[in-house]
Amino acid sequence: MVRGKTEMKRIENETSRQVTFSKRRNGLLKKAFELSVLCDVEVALAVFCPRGRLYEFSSATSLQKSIDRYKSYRKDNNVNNKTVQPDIQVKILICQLFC
Amino acid sequence: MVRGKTEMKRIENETSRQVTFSKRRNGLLKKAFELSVLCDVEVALAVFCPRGRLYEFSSATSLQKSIDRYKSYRKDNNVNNKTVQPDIQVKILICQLFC
DNA sequence: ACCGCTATTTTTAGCGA
DNA sequence: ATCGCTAAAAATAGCGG
Repeated sequence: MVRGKTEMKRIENETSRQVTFSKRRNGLLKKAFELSVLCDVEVALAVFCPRGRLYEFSSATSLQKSIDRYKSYRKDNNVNNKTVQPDIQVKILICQLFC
Repeated sequence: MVRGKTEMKRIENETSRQVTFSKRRNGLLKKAFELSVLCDVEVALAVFCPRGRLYEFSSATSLQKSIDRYKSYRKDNNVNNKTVQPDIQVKILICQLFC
């Protein structure tokens, strides 16, 4: 029952890694859902893995909406040219991690 | 000191909502990071809100990479036509929530 | 707005089935 | 693979600064 801290590195045992993925995936989804409800924000979450099956919890249309929104936001505010306005109409939080 | 359970509904007080957003945003990022490390997966996370400033924790290039990967995955597997193969090369978990 | 504190709630690793 | 259980770890709401 959780003996000691969990080391923050890749779980080598494949079964354990799979079980942990399943549990933490659900935990992350719950947290994302709670954040969206409590704080009145829109959340998009994607997890990619080189091996495995497809898990999808939303329509492609919805994700596409977020992608379009993100792109049009970036375009409107010239993010690439570092000319973002201090107060804009969309709040975006993006975290991109590769394995 | 956390008296009682937190009701799962929009926090009406704007200051409290802002503080909670800041705290839970960090928590969610940490969870996403941990999932990616422990389970050897790639994670993309976006939070949108109608009002507020831009938060960005990754380069546009990286997010763009994920978007491209997602799109090419969907294209390759004809997701829109419901002809997904049972074992594919990319695992995707998507949660899309609107406020 | 942001920090530190801490009581309490929530998550979760490891196990058995 | 997936469930239930439980002790331990982690997150966090509400406060003071």
